[in-house]
Amino acid sequence: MPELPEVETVRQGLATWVAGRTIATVEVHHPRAIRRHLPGDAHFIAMLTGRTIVGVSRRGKYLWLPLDSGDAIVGHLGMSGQLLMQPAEAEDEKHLRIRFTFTDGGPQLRFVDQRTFGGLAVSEDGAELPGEIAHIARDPMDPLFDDEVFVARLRGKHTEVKRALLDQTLISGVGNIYADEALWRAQLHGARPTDQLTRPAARRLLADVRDVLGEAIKAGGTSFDELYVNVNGESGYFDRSLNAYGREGEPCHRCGTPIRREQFMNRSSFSCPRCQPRPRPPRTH
DNA sequence: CGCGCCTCCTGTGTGC
DNA sequence: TGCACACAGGAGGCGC
Repeated sequence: MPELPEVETVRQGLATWVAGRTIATVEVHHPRAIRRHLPGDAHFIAMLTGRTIVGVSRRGKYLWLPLDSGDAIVGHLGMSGQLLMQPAEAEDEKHLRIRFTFTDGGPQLRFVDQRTFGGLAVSEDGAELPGEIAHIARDPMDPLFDDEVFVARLRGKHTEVKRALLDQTLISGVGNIYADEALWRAQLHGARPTDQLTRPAARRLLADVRDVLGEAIKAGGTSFDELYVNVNGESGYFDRSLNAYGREGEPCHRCGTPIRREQFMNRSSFSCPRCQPRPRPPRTH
């Protein structure tokens, strides 16, 4: 499941393989893959054909590829999206959604997506940050991320801390896996109320988020269910470093207590019952 | 307006 | 053996 480290790994691969290349043809194989591009597939194709990709940027889990026209391709991998570099002769993937060929005749760029939660669109607003993702907060690897603003906003919310970590308008790039990993490091249960976190606890949690994301980037991301691979089809290996996610019943790497699994926000959450005790239920009068 | 639930989607695994 | 269903979850939309 692509979160920030996986998307950053893809960004680095794209920067190597498509920056500076000129698009020759575009094929849209599934309308849902461009559902965020409201003018439709003919317009999508027309806006991109003949354009040169000048770079590859990322905020949180979003990617965008600025073009020489001033437009940009904005993309999200969703649950299962992959951006793959493939030689022209490679057989079409079962879930191939969009294909780009280039004027240099080199490797194609293919958007492959089994569950079709991801997609691409052309942003025409010409802004440095595409308007489509202006509502997404900076991610904690962004040099301009403001730690103290985050701490204040987190503590000002009336919600649970895991919900806050998954709120992309508060801090972007964190999904279910890295939220559980950061909470394990911070020894906090995801249901802890954000307005009860002390300032130092919030700062420590942010440091843990940043640490786990940084370590995962170095490992090339987490390929937990094989739906995530880099642009060359290779898996990341951070799954070997997971302390909580997917480890139900296995011993906590800190205290040995079996990791528990709970339903939370209709998703699975993994935590250590001893290191991350549930908060006391709110007092009722 | 803040918060939280629902929905989209398909392949895999499990239980009857 | 075959069918039904749970599960995986990012993010937009919507109801309260």
